[in-house]
Amino acid sequence: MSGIKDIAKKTGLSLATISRVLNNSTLVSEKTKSIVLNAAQALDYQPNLTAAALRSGKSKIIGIIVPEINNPFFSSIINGIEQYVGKNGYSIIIAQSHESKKKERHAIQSFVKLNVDGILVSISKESNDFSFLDKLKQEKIPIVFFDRKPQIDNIKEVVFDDYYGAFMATEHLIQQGGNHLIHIAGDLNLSLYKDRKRGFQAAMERYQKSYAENHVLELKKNSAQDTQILKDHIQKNNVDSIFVNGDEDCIYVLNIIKSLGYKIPRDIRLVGFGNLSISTLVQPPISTIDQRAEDMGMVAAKTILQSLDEKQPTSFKEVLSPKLLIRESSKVISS
Amino acid sequence: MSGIKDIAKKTGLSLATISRVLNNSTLVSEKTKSIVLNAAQALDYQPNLTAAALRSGKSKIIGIIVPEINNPFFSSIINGIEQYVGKNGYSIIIAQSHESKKKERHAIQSFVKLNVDGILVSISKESNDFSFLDKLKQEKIPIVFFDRKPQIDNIKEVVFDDYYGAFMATEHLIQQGGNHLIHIAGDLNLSLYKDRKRGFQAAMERYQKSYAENHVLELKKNSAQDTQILKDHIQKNNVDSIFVNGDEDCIYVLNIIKSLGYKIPRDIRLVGFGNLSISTLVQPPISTIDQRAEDMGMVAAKTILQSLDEKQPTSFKEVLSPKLLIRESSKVISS
DNA sequence: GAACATAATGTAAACGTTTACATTATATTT
DNA sequence: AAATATAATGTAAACGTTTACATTATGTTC
Repeated sequence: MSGIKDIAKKTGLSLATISRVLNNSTLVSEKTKSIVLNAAQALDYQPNLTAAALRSGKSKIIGIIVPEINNPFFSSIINGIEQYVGKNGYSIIIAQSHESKKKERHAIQSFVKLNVDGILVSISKESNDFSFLDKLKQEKIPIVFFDRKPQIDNIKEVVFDDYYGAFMATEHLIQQGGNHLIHIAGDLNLSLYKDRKRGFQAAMERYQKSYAENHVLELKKNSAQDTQILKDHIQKNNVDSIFVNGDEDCIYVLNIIKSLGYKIPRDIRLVGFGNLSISTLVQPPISTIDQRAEDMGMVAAKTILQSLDEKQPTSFKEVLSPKLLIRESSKVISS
Repeated sequence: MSGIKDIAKKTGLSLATISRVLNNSTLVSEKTKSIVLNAAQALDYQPNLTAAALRSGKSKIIGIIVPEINNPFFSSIINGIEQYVGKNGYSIIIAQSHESKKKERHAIQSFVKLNVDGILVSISKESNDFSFLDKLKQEKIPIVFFDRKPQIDNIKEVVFDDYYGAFMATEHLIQQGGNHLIHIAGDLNLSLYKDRKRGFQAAMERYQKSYAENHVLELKKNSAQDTQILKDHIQKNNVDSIFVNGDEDCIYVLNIIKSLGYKIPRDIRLVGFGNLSISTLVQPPISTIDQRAEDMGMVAAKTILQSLDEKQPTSFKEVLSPKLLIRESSKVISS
């Protein structure tokens, strides 16, 4: 493990020159450049990023906060982020909020202490206080929200078009002949689940299907009571199509429907959300909305890297558009 | 954002004393301790971990390398690691090898440059050259392998008892009345899949079931040819029990079996491996071996933290024992 | 070839801590 | 109360880079 000093010693050049070569400054001749690089190679030079970070104020680290890392949606986003920032010489450091705003704040604190150059965050369900934004602005640490974001202005966000995704899913179910649709909603504290619900409602109205609040069910998994409510609702109202807020819940619903003796897609059609890998593993494979998690990660990464050399913070919004994947669970069988 | 200097200025004490208080050294009086802590609070002191890392050589960061972050097994392990090290004031930094030994080496290099205090790694399928261990020893950076490890001596490892897990699974299938068992193997380049295969074989022999190499199938998913081989084998040999190397593959097999018209568990019984959350989402829920991923993460984390203040590197091995989870897919129906 | 511009290199301070060593204050022993 | 031990604090260097500023070498213009 040799440092910049060793190279200086070996080449007889000054520390400044070595540093300039290693950071490919233009203020250096081609000749010395190659001398230095050769020496660096020969000595197996390993830069000490900590020292560089201390002096320059740039750590080359991007901090990421997600609710849960073992949620395939988030881990795919992280995948996308890592891919993009890795190419640009940055490392990522990950923290989980576990849906707790306390842990979220704590993670941000840690990131500041570690001198991260930027922060990417998908907020927890609990989050309602965003005063940390002021602090980050003070410290000049840019922050980009992805997927889950606070409902405030002047932020940078890359989100998914949940509204339109839900609209497409619902529209598709209607076009397959659906007349009695319901929507299984997610946690309505999060704006994105609200958007999905709105998209459902909009499609219902667009196609003149009667819409009432009881066409939307919030269901707590593993709650026998909620399960019963769902079963009753399906049977009493001749439900023929269900749009579910997420693939996991969708599989849960799928199993309930099967247990009632209905055939999918013959009797009831189903569309999920998220395109998790499990969605193709069940029988029948479920139609779903692809959220392009990796793309989201890459866009978020690109956005944060661009923000790094911004003098004045600007706001930014990118909305990724949904893709409907039609699989067995919603295909009306052509007799 | 105030630093140690600001506290010194405010309290009139020297930098050394402040630092001592903040690192709870014993060499400081209770009185000054409280003075300093109050001042720190009042000034909203935020330690600069980069500076501390540079001077002390301790970054308070643990590097983790996994093949894929969006593999639920690994993300659960990471969960366990983060939980444990987080409690001890450490952060984690994550890199993915994507099963490439080149990326793996690159990640290790990055970690060294970032001055991580320790490294946790689950090696890629490609890995065969472990010369980086010498370098790390030189740099005095401890390394702990989890789940996937090189087959060499004098390392620290926390692994799972794949052999016994496979044995238990197979034994269970036999006890449920299985006579014609097969095993769908994973990538036999990895020792853990070899161990699972060995466990299967051992159980077969232990219970005097005829065992031949063609009772083990390596199947590439999405290969029509392999799928056909599997189908043929099941039908020709009256297979009644299948032990599959992992839950995902198991669901794949489950769907094939269903498509052949067999009933599970009536005609064929199935056990997977890994206890992924999807294993309970399919119909019927599949029996599986729980790998206690979070535990593994915690043990690995504990091991690496303990290694930090070791003068001489020692070797270490912890083997986590399997838990058999019996679900529908392997329950013989009591007539 | 003098005068100037520009390119290339060098010097030394700085980043914010920790820590070896030195000093001073306090407690204990005689 | 002097002598000694111990506890508490201070001084200043160090960690390995980057970078503002200074200097020297090279090229260009007349």
